[in-house]
Amino acid sequence: MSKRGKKKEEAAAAADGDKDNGAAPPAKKGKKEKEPEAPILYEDPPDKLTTNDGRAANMKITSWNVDGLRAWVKKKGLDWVREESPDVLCLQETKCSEKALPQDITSMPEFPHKYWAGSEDKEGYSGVAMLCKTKPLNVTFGIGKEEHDKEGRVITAEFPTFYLVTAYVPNAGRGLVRLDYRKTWDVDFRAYLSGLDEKKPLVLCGDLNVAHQEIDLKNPKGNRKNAGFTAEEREGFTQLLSAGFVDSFRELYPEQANAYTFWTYMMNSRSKNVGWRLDYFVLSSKLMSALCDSKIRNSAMGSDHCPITLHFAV
Amino acid sequence: MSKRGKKKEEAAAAADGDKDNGAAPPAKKGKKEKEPEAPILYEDPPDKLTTNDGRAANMKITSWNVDGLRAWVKKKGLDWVREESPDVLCLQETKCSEKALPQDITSMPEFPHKYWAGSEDKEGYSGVAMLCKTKPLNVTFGIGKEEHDKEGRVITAEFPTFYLVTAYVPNAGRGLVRLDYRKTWDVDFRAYLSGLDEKKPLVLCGDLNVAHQEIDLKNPKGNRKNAGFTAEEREGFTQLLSAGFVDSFRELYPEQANAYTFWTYMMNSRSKNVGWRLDYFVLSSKLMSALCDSKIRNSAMGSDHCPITLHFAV
DNA sequence: CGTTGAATG
DNA sequence: CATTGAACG
Repeated sequence: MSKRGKKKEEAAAAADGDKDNGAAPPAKKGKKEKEPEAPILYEDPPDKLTTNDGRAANMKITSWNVDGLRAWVKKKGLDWVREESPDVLCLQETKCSEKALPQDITSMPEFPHKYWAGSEDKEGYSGVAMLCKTKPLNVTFGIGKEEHDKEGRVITAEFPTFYLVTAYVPNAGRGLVRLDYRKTWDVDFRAYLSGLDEKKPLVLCGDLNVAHQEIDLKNPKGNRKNAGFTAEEREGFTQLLSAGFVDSFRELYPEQANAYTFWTYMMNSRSKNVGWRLDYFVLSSKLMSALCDSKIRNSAMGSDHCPITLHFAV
Repeated sequence: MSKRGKKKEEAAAAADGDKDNGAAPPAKKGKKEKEPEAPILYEDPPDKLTTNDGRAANMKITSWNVDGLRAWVKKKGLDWVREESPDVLCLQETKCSEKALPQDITSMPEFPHKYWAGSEDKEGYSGVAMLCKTKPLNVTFGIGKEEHDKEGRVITAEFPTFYLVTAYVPNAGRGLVRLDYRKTWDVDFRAYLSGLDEKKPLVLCGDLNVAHQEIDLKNPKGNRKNAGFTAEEREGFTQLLSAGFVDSFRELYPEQANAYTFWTYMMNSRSKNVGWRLDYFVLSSKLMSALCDSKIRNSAMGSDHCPITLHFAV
């Protein structure tokens, strides 16, 4: 393993107090041997299936960064999906060209309408999908800017009363090598969403690759210089909300800590619930009256992200 | 998968009659649907533990191309080795730098004397090893020519009455891209062995990456243009024998067909015994009186090669 | 830690 | 078909 690789791993894996990356630590000031500390878990409350004004939920959307669709299928991700039975399933990081898709998913009768976007240049990189029970009025790919649309990151489906946008936002990378690109993405993506929103309200879901506030990740202190929690990325998300959108989970559960959707595979982060909330349902303000619930399905396994589910009344 | 990759696979996987790489074949001339044909297996006879003049075997050498030592260890290759209990164990294609060796093998008390050679440039490529119960008088690496000695292909151990050379001979490659290099290797390696042989007789073992005669592979006809059975490689081996060396297995079993040491992982070749004899014990002529037996352990699993074992009386 | 394609066999 | 390191996350 290269020194560089090792170093970066530690940096990105959240510089938390549990980290034990040294050999024998200098026993100074009577510091204790690391005591494991019981993990603080999060249990998502039962689904609320009505709006605040009493209308029944009639649309269920699930979003899941699958971190490699083929491996995720082998790990029985589709069994969980069948159980959840959403009206629309949005997937990110499929890492799979359309021709290499497993039959298990291409043949799924529950979702007669399937849309795939893959990276044009790099095989097995990025990629999103949207699977629908009912046919959208229209489906588009990308955000209408050449420079952003070659990595299979966005699918937009138009439904009668709203747009559904699923996105896999570019990771700023180890050492923030792609933070500059991310900033231009954030600007252009926000413009794209605002443009849509002028026509019809929208639901944005997916891996937005940012933990917005300190409450949205276990170790905010140690991650201010790491991809997903830089000031720039957080500010990008703040500006998105300022443009007339709402983080549905945080709106419903403003004080809820320890609610994460991603845990690095390293250092048993998931079992310790050392995670990040990177996956969101972001709604146009005018759609908030239709919101029933925004769920984190953190017991569903098969990826380093867990799925999230939105209930609303169209 | 690239078109190129697919094509080459078919070429290298032995153009045998069982190959079914077409879609619906034109049903011409009443040709039958491929009928499976029962595989012709080979059962190695019991070990003979005496020389022809009645001396008891007192040296046992095992050679195994492990096709990745780390995976082979996980697949319990070492359990088989413990059972076999050779005096010397020679391994080829370890694909492992010395520092990445699994503890299971570095800590083996059965072999207090261990020697490792790895590729200097490409990590995880080539590599051979020799593990000994008794300490050799001397051990050297390579064949004394810069151009050949950077890929970790040869270890030579000097014992009181003979040299033991283990080798992983360069593969000529898909499309024979490295056949030219192989030819120079064959010349230089032969010179190296002849030089040793002038001082003391030798045992050469390992993956020589050539099937010598038609009897030494299942599908000679279809492989004349493939790595391991070109005229050039076969001629190289013939010339080695002409220089005063003997293919011990073939000497003992001149007519034995279907005796192979390698089967491609593709198309269930091993279960059909569609294989190649690529692994040898080659002995200096003057050592032939010491030969007891030359075995093919084709039931040992863990690699695409099986181990071979030599019994002789030093 | 775990996914993916590339190179190699 | 299977192993390996590289890129990426």
